[in-house]
Amino acid sequence: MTAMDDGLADPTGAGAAAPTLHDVAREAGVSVATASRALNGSSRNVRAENVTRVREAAARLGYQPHLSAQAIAKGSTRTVALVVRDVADPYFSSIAAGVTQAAEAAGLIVTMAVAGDSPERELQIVRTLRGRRPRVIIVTGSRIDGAGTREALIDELREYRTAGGRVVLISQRDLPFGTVTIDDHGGSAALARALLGAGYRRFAVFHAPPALRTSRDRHEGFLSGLAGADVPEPLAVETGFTRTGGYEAARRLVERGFEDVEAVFAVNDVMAIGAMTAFRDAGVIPGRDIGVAGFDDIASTRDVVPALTTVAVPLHEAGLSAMRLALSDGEPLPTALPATVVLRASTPPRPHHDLKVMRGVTAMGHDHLPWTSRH
Amino acid sequence: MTAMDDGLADPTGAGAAAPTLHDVAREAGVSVATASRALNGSSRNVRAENVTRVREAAARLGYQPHLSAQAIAKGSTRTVALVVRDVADPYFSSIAAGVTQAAEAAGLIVTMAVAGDSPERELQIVRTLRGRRPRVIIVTGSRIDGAGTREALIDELREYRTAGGRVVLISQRDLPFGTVTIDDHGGSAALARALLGAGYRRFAVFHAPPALRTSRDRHEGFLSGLAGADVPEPLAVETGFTRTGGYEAARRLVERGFEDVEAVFAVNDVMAIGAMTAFRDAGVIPGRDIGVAGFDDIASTRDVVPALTTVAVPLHEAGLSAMRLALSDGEPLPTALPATVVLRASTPPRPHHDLKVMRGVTAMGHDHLPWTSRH
DNA sequence: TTGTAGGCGTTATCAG
DNA sequence: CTGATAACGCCTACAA
Repeated sequence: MTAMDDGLADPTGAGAAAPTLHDVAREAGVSVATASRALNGSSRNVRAENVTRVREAAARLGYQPHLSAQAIAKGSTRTVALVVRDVADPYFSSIAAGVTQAAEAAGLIVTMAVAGDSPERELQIVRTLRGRRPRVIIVTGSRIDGAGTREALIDELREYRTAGGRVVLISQRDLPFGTVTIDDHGGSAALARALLGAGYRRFAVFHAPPALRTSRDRHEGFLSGLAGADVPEPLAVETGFTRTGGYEAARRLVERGFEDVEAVFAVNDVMAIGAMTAFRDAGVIPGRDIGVAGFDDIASTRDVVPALTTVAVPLHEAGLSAMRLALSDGEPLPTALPATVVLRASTPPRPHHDLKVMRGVTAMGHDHLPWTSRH
Repeated sequence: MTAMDDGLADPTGAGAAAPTLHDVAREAGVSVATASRALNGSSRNVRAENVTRVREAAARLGYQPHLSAQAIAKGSTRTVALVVRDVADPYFSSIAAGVTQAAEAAGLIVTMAVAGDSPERELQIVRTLRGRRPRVIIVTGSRIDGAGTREALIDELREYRTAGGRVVLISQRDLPFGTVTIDDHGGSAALARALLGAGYRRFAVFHAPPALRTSRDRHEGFLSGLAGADVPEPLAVETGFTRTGGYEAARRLVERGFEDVEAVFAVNDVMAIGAMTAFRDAGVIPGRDIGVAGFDDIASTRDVVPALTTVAVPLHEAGLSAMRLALSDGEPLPTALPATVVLRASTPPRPHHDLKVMRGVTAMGHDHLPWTSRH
């Protein structure tokens, strides 16, 4: 018999097993049932002395209830599963913060999964998540048309719901589930009108591939806001949905020559901010030589120079609404969040144009002019 | 007998229960054991015909294995639990992205929990997390001295580790666990030397309450980098660890008068960026009227004007390292990540001073000068 | 108030 | 290769 066999060494390397309720019960000198009741159940019907005895035993052993076992025994969990495309993107992290806050208030724990750009991975993640039997699954991020996973995703979520789960989608309309949408179309249209009102006439739009629903909605919304005004067709520049995408698009625009463009609308703020930096790098001063506007109103819009004109969407609120929707009884009605135009210094007024649209365009460069989008 | 009783209606509102392995087995006409093997076990030893039969049955029923049940039966999970203070902070979301990437490569799923500013909540979260029996727990964020939860947290993590779990901390030294640290002290010292080299002599430091370890380390590091140089004691301004904190500190500094300050070191980038905006709002131009430097090198540093001088820390890499540490066998050695000074336009050289320190300070305003911190 | 026993969905062991 | 059956850790009637 060697030293390895005497029980002191731990050949498996796994360490001592975590103490179970049985251990606690034995340590406290009561039955498992009593221990269970004392720790997690309605401790009404257990003698006070035993309660403390059990609590002390649990503390002494460092006992933590095995949540999986509880989940199995009780048939339900207290978790919310959140699927995002990218944690590092302020758009998603703001939503996540809202979801987390609301979940916490409801005594639920949020677990977050990152899908990346791949719809296949998103589908796979939803599948896996389903296995954890969360109370709620929230999926955020634009649907991508033609990815071929749409039906499969719907099936997966539908089955989950049939089994008693709550599904809420953020920023994905047209799917048969509770939905929190952002008024991409209306917000962009309102922005277009506001820019017309500020004297801009000739635009470029930096957009992502139209398969990306959010990008397309914002692009189309912008065009529809221009409709009726006597302006040339905006120049459309397709690029990535990221800061780098915006940077590249701006670089290309400068190379091409931008004499026919007075202002750029980038379909999100990180693109717009990347574009501003690219313009600056090329010696083109945003706000003076060219107007720039974005969408989302992320925190950085106030720290760049000039401050970025954008469309504010209540991201944090979207997270809260999603949880509210998930927890509400009855058929969840789609919630639409308003988008608000915020004119800042990146699109100063151009008074040398005839203003035949809009009135009251005065305090440019100030925050929160009340151009709420319709709807 | 009413319509409510015929089984079509669902009085509980819970919907149909999720199909179990039993259902699949029955549907496929095999035993549960075979079904289990066909779906999740080593399917080597099950007839091909039965495998397809089971697979089809599972698909038909929309079956998803109950992960909690698997966890219980197998005695282990494939998840990594990550604790952060704030998802919306780019510092944490970069780390989270790194952790997620590495975990995914190892076939693990990351669940993220948000602790907020409260150490008590952090402790409570670690407790709850422990109940889920993850393979790994990663805790990020600066320790807060004097919070009183330190010992309790250590106990909790120690017990978790004893039960076979892996613990890794990011950015918290002096705790008896695997640790990935950022060289806060050395990076700040290197920054101080670089600024001296650029001709700056009189500084202010915007820092958070010293109980916040990260803030204190960076502050002290900066002072130690100044040691030996013939410069006045930097003005210390205490404020919040956030953008707003930086904004406020700058506002106060301007109010007080900043004739005796040539450059400000804010202990993180969001503070520095907030400060730049405050300066600008007060008519003080950063980079011209006053130098500004931060710490972390978050993405926005390149988009603000002037671009922000900072100390780059490989946040994404920190996440990767943490997972590597967690998955490695044997005693996990502390990993220290280097911090690199990056001089940009927010601290242009001041050639009118005597340069008695540093050489080679040439290409100011360019990225990635190789001022790696010692250590 | 307490203990006994059965069950939750899955895997693993051990005969067939 | 397959099928009973005993775990896994916990909860909860039911009975004492």
